[in-house]
Amino acid sequence: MEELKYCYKYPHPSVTADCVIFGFDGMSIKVLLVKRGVEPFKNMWALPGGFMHIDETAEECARRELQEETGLSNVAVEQFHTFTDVRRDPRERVITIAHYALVKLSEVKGGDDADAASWFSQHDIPSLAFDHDHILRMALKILKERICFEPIGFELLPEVFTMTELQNLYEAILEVKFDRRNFYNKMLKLGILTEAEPRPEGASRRIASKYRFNATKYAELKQKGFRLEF
Amino acid sequence: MEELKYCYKYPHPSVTADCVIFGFDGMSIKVLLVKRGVEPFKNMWALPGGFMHIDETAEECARRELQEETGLSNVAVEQFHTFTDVRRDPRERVITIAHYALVKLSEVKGGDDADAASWFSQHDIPSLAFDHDHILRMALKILKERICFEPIGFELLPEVFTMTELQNLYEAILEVKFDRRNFYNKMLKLGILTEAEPRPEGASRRIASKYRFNATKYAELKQKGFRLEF
DNA sequence: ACAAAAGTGTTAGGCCTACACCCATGA
DNA sequence: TCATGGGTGTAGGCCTAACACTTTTGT
Repeated sequence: MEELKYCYKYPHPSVTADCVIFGFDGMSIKVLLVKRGVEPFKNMWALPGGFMHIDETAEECARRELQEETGLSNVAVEQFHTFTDVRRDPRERVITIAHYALVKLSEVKGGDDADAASWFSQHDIPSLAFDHDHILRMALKILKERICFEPIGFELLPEVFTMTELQNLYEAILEVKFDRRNFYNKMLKLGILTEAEPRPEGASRRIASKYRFNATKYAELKQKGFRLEF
Repeated sequence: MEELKYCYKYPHPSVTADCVIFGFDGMSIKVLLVKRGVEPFKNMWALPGGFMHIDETAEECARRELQEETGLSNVAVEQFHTFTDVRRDPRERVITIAHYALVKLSEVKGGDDADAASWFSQHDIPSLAFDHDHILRMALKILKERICFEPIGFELLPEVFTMTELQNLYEAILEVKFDRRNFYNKMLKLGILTEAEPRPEGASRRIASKYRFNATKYAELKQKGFRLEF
């Protein structure tokens, strides 16, 4: 049946790429999961991902599998850790190169055309196949770390957003609360936001101002070093 | 000759683990390299590393290869990136899980008993086998980032060190210069240093005070959040 | 009328930076 | 005696954190 035509002097592990895809619905962080259709762990939820082809990089693999399993295409994934526990897959030795990406939920509504793909709230994740809980936990930790130093948060928001939405995003990821006034001031002073529209003249104060992320100014800042801990 | 007894339905890549081992000699950052004894790239310098066994994790592999090739044992390595370019090895498809570690040169003098292993200054690295230049560059970038937020620098220094040595280390890694007084104040205010000896009474002011890293205080600080960017 | 969201400014304390002089020693 | 390395303090500016009231609107 199975033709075993690829032979080696020493045993080789299989290599997979998995994806932790984050979204934000205005209140909480979401993760995209797929329901497994085959054994092992059939019918359990898992991270999108699969076996790497011999002629593709891990990143290409992650993007391909993501597209195949969830319909999401054109997503900039980035690897964050490789999991190599010897028994992490019950079938055979498999190591997985885990990736993460941030997507704008507003732009992918309905984009997940695999019936078996859906978004779960960060605090409402079912038990996952393989060691995917572990992978997800590490992805969340990485996300927390990164968002403090790079404005990756904007990739989770629509093009145009209110300050409150931005604050909710930071609070959801970091699991802390900020003073609203201080958050406004800090963000505006950073200089990486521009007002989306000049705010209609007679506008009521109830309508929140809209901002968009200014990538140009961010690039300038980053160029000359930002301010890190030393 | 070669018995090809491990067969698979699909082609499998080989997996290796490589190590970027950093040291510090008081003035500059050093990297431990080995001279390759076999093709490909025979006689070129390379990062220590080698093929992962089917029953060991990547970290175990990295440590084993490091020990075999350089005599260094008991080193806490940490993975930082997995390199998966399709043609990074001319023989066959090989992905490598790259690790880094910081060691105290003072404790490994002569520990590298492989004749072909030696330390190179960061700014005096020969051209390396495979894509090891690339790997090394990324390791240096990671080192720069990490040292700003975790006191990993102490792993490069002897148990007991002077403030000037510590400053030299930070300056060597970050490639900047600090004001000496400000560096003193900042380090002392951080509270993770303790004076090694109470400084002999009639001691001349020419003899520098010695400090050691206080892991306990650091753990406390880290517990309650340190101070990051938000 | 009441609850909920948005907008706004000040103050005090701490941290960062820049900067200069003295002492002891070894060459 | 000179060059080198070590030790020390202050003043100004900036950032941070804490804090309350008003307006508008939807219910």
